[in-house]
Amino acid sequence: MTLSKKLGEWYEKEKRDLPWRKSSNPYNIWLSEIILQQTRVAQGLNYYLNFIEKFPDIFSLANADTEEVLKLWQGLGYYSRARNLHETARTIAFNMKGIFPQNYPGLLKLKGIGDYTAAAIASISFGKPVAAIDGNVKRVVSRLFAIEDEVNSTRGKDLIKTFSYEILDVSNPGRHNQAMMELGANICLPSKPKCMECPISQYCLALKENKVAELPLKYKKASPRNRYFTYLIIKKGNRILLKKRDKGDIWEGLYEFPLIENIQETSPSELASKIAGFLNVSDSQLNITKISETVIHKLSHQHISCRFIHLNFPGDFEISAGTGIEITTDEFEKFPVPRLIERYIDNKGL
DNA sequence: GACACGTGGCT
DNA sequence: TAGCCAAGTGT
Repeated sequence: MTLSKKLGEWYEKEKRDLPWRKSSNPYNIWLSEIILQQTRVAQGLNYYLNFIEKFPDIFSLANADTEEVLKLWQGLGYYSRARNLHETARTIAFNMKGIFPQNYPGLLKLKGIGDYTAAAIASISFGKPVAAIDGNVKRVVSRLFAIEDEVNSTRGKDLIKTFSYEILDVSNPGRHNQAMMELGANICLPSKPKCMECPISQYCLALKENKVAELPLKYKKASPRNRYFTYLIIKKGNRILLKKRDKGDIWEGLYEFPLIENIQETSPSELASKIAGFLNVSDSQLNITKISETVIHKLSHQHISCRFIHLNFPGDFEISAGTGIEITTDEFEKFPVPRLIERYIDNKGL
């Protein structure tokens, strides 16, 4: 029996019952693939269900507001996925009559669909013989063939791709690709892989050479940089200020409170005069009601130390252009916000 | 081709 | 705990 046959039979028997596996409809597959990019099934599952419920097809998604899409995406991270999801929904709905491109190169042209996702949709929805190579597959293949090049090096990636196509089951590429990923997710784990339960262990060179624990090799990422945020929760009765984040930094398109960013940790007393300057009022006009403890928020590439400062609107202060928009506290929950802000408000209230 | 881009769970 | 990892893509 061949590797792909063993793998396929194992998959049929052991695969998890996941909602996007109930259909090969490209809309469902596409949506699930975008949600699951760099995201665990456990984390993305509810988002998928919420999206399918609110936007059951490409047209309902295309006709939504981007902000509505971002709100539903809130908390999932990598928000460009949501913006690109919406843009691509509109492209398909309005320029392609709601019909997905049915092959790899066609899919690859769409925003938010790269090598992996194009291959996943082409194989799962349309049966095209293309290898979908994600983090799981890289690990599985690097061990299967005992690849000594770093999997994030050019040569390593080349080898992974070559070997992936070598073992691709062209008679059922969709099943094969999902089986490879399922194996990586449940058996061929990063640490302490369950080689005893692996359906293709007999083909595994790393196991044979006792190298499973060392593979895959990988270059390390740079360590995150530190940032220091101070959010101003400026209240005027039941009204507060909110500001939309710009392009070119984290959380593009999400909302936040007016922000003062410092180069380094700054004490509350130093902050007071910065705030006064920011608001263009004198220190004595400031009516600070509360200063939060420092909240640490870790991103993959940034560590943010953040403080929230609550203050009442200085009496004669007028909002200058660019400071933000004024909303009522009731409206707050309708705006997409970063997890850092969502969590703080959930805990402390507005 | 290297780096930016979130969040949460696991070791 | 600090770092790694997760169904990657865009620039």
